Amino acid sequence: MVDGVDRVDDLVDRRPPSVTLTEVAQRAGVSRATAARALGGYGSASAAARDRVLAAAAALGYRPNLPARNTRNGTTTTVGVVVADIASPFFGQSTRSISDAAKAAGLEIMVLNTDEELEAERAAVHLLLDQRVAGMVVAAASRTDGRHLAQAQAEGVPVVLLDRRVIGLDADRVYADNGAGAALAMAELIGQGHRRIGYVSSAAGPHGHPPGAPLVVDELVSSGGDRIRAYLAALAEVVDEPTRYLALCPFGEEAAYAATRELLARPDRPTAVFASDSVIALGVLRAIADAGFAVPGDVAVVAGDEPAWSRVTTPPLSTVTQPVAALGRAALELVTRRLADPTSPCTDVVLPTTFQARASTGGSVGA
Amino acid sequence: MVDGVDRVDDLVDRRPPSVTLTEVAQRAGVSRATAARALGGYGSASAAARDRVLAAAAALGYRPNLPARNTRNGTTTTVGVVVADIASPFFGQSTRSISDAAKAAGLEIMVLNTDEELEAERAAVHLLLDQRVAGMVVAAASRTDGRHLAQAQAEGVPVVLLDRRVIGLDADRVYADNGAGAALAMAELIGQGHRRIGYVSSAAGPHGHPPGAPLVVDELVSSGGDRIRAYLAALAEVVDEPTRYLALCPFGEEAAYAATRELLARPDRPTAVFASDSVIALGVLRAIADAGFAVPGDVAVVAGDEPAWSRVTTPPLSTVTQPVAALGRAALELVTRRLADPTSPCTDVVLPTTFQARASTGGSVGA
DNA sequence: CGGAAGAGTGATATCGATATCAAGACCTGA
DNA sequence: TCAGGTCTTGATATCGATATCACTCTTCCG
Repeated sequence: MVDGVDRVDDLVDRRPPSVTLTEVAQRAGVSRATAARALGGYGSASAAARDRVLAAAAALGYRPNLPARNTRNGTTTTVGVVVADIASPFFGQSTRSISDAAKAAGLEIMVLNTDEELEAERAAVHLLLDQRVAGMVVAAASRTDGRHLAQAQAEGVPVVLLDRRVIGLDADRVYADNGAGAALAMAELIGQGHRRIGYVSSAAGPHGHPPGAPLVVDELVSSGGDRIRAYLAALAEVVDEPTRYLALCPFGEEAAYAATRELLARPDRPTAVFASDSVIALGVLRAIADAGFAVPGDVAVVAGDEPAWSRVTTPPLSTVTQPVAALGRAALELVTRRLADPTSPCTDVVLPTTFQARASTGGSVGA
Repeated sequence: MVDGVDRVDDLVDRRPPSVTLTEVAQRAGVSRATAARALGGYGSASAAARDRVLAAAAALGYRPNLPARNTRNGTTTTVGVVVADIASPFFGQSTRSISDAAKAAGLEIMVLNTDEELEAERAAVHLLLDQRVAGMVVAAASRTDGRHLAQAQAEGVPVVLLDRRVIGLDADRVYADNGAGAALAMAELIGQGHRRIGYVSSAAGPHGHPPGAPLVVDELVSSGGDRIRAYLAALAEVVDEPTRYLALCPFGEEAAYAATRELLARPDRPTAVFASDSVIALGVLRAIADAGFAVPGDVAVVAGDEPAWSRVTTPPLSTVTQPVAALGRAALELVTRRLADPTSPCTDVVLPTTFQARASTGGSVGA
């Protein structure tokens, strides 16, 4: 009971015995060792023996018992994927592309959701270590606490950070240049004359940013922090108090809705809102509509990533687009690369973002 | 090489040795057997021995080697999830809720995508069997071929069908009453005076329905077939040729776009379109906009499931809503129930759907 | 024709956890 | 004090695949 998990094993009945290597060997009239060599392609076996073993395996429908192989090998062909929410567009798409790349490399993935909770992430990482995964791709929930990830590395398990960076953790990383993308979006808005530009983002964790607490951007998850820094830097050029419309809320669409309603209820409401990602954007768009404002006439909107539905809203949503499929592929590539060469120095893969102007930022202010 | 997968093991270096039960036993000054009993909570161990073992385990940071445990037990605590595309809203959300329910039950999930290809599904099921999963939840790609699923059952692995039924396969099933939901949506459209109602759906498989081939609704995946039957039945009441605007396309948004453009290019174009699911709806909505038509003025639109973005389109999208979270929960529940009692008769869990009227079906025809 | 090199093979140890079994320690009641 | 029982414990078999080692049998060359 050291892992604190109730035993489910009790529920499980014994399986009907499946075909084992021993049975294949018996049918082929050779020893287990010879059968193993014939099937495993190592050592040497005569053509005759090999044929008989392969025939016996095919006839019996032999399939190797993976847990047994993994026990012996000390590792598996599974890659763990730890993200906030598999049902969100960004993580859904990246997980899909990780999965595709994994399949191509002969690996499988095991997905675990954290809802941006550090405690859930720790549990997930430990579970994956217990499973003896070959490696893991993690969208770290905390920018500052990576001890569990360092432990994984110490146990020889490659850790690739996806979309996030963790201070003090020397790991391979893949992320999009969200700061640059946000800067482009801000340049567009500011160029159109917007000055009261809101920013709605989920702060790390499901509880959001404590009201009144001092804002330490460095404590936010890195992709969020990058966007916010770009936002604040751009605003600082043109207004005195850049943090005035910065709304940090808990994780999720509903919280974003509430935060946006609050922004819009102010007498000097923003004329534009930057939604850090597309889940946030859903809340932002609904809040604007419910408050009786029009996009972009009353409020322009930009989202920090690109959901599948960006072109079916009216007006279509301007977004910062990330090469999500490439991110996932690169993440898995870094895992296999590090498996092949565990000692090589860590690399950062930074993929470019672009600003996709659509009609939700379509006009100049007041137009 | 019997499994036809390249060995990735070659890439993997030996791990630094991790803490084993043997080491815990040594440190506690007891035998492996006693340590195992103390940690595993079976047999008996004196309080003193138990304390020393627990202390030793904690001090060394002992964590059980799951592959080894699984080898011995002949099963794992992993549930396989086989769906068309984890990045789509319906499967993304259901997988998420399966995952949550699994976590609560002390289980993990392994997700595999099929893109509705039967061959990919077979490979996925076999992989899961090799992994010795405790059970699997499958959105079967074929309504007629379930041999691989029957094999899983024969090996004692519970198979729960999600959103799909397979002819001749006696398995637990969870699905929403999509036929009833589609009927409600059709009633609404017909009540508004629509007669030329299009239906866009992906036919089973990534290659769609061969043009000119006779349509055998029974060969479509069951959830799609249920919707289509309801659509045809409703239309048959009011028009002579109900299949006239039935467009079956390959899997995916782009194919739906093309199919819809074709429908809209006809001289007697449809005045309403039923999109079988929300991925299809993305293509449908874009096609309507690109063809220069307005929703719902020129073309009314309904989607057969509910994406997160249904309320942010203009106009908001009318949908058939399914209790997706409940579907996922029920699926996992059926897995654990069958693990507990492998012989009980199979059950169907059919959850209700509702028609959520929004503005995309907002007016009567010609209004 | 002797001996070395090499191919082919079976026996066997290993991975780490699980679980049974038999033996020993201890206690109770007669 | 001894028989019968319970509690505790270590030794050991097991799961199935992997991989090494040593032995046998060829083969080939000097």
